[in-house]
Amino acid sequence: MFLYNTQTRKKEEFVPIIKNRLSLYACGPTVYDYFHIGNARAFIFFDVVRRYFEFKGYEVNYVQNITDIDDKIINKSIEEKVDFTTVADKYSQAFLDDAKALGIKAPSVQPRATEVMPDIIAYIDALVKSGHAYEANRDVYFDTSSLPSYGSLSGKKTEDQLTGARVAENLFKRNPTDFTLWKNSKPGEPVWQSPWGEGRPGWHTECVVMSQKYLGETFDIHGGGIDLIFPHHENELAQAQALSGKPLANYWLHNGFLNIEGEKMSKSLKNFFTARDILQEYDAEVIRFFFLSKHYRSPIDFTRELMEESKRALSNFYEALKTVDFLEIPKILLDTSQSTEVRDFTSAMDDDFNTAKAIAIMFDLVKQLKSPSASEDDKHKAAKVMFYIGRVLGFFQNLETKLHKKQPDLSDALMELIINYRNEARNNKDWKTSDRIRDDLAALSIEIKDTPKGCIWTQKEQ
RNA sequence: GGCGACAUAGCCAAGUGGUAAGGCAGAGGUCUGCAAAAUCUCUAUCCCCGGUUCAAAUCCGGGUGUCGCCUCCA
Repeated sequence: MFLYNTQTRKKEEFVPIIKNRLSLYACGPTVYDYFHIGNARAFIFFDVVRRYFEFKGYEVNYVQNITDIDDKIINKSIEEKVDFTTVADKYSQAFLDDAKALGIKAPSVQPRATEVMPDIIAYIDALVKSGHAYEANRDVYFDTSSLPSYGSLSGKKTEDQLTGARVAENLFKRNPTDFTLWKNSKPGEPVWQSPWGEGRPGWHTECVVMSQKYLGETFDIHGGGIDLIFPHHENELAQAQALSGKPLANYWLHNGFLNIEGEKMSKSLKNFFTARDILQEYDAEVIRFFFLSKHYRSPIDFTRELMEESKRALSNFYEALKTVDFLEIPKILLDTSQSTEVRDFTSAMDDDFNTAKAIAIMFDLVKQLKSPSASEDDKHKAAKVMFYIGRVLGFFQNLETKLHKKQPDLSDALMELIINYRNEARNNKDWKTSDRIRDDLAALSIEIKDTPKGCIWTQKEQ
């Protein structure tokens, strides 16, 4: 299995720290608002990563943080004149709800920054004591010049930052790339006691602390969106490297960005969509199909047209499954490991999660299922394989409800239809037909009565 | 100014040295009282120029174009 490692900018063979076990950390949300469709890409991708490793027989320990203390949360709480925990709680819950609605399997552990505050403070303290961090003006900064390898993940050299970069002026920093570990508090802000006075943590430390707490000093995979490479992941790595002298993760995976109609998504361009919005319009699996039809590292363009296409394409999966007794599919006993499609699927996914190719394999199976010349036995095999690999990508999660979708209650409309035909027959004095309709309905325990106001019908108890 | 990604048919998208997967849309055929559905078939030499090679979409060099990161961001 080969993964593209951001650290080395190469595909590398994946070797887990412990055989058949995967320690995976992917950055979760900062809960200051509903998460957007771009976040959804990352969450869905790492959900697939997790599912695929499980498919490969790994025991997966998947940790995803919830950052519930941050400037943006505080700003929102000031805006809305509520406590910051009100904001954090509201959007944490929204995150959990929306992730579930997207068909994302819950991570093994989902810690919150505020739950590990003593660990965060201890971590910063250790950095100060080791000489990698310094206190200035009641803030604590990480000293990037103390770590020669700083910049290795993003490939940025410190000098480059000085030229043309919009680095905020900060008189207390020793180097422009130094970042805040601990912020002294302004009046009215949430505070925690620390060796440096009352304050709150900076952005990056919570992730190092939470990942190492649950996964160990060095774990297998760390991931997130491509924009997190710098500064977030670089700064996480720096802290870990400074304290342990070891890499934080062996492989760094980053998914590409999402654009809207060719433009960057932003609130000012009014092309900002939350996952919640999109879920109103499209089924979770349509969204998933849309994302997985392109390689995770490529940028993806979100358009209505492509969503409609994805919808049509995905419906072919279900149409194909309808050619067999689909509810029996999960019960079919079959050694899928011998199937060519499963082999092809595995080699596609082993190659840095080539989900686009994996989907093409799904369509091969669609073709087999729809082939008039296929035997029932072949079809059942194809359906089983399709279900099996589809589940790894996160499809077919509610086969029963998807395929047995409840129709809107048509009885009223249908009865009106029938009664109209019967009235037509009665107008033509075609009593034979009209009586037959009445008798047939009676056989279904539906009683017809012709009244001066028209025909009424009732359903009799059986 | 620094760093990086990408450029394959109408659209989306695999393919990273051996002669262009797949999906959507479209066209034609079959089926059909009509419509729909279903089904079959068809549609590209890979941004441009030069080089390496028996062989390049795939490697190298040079262009052009698009996008992103460097500030909160998935």
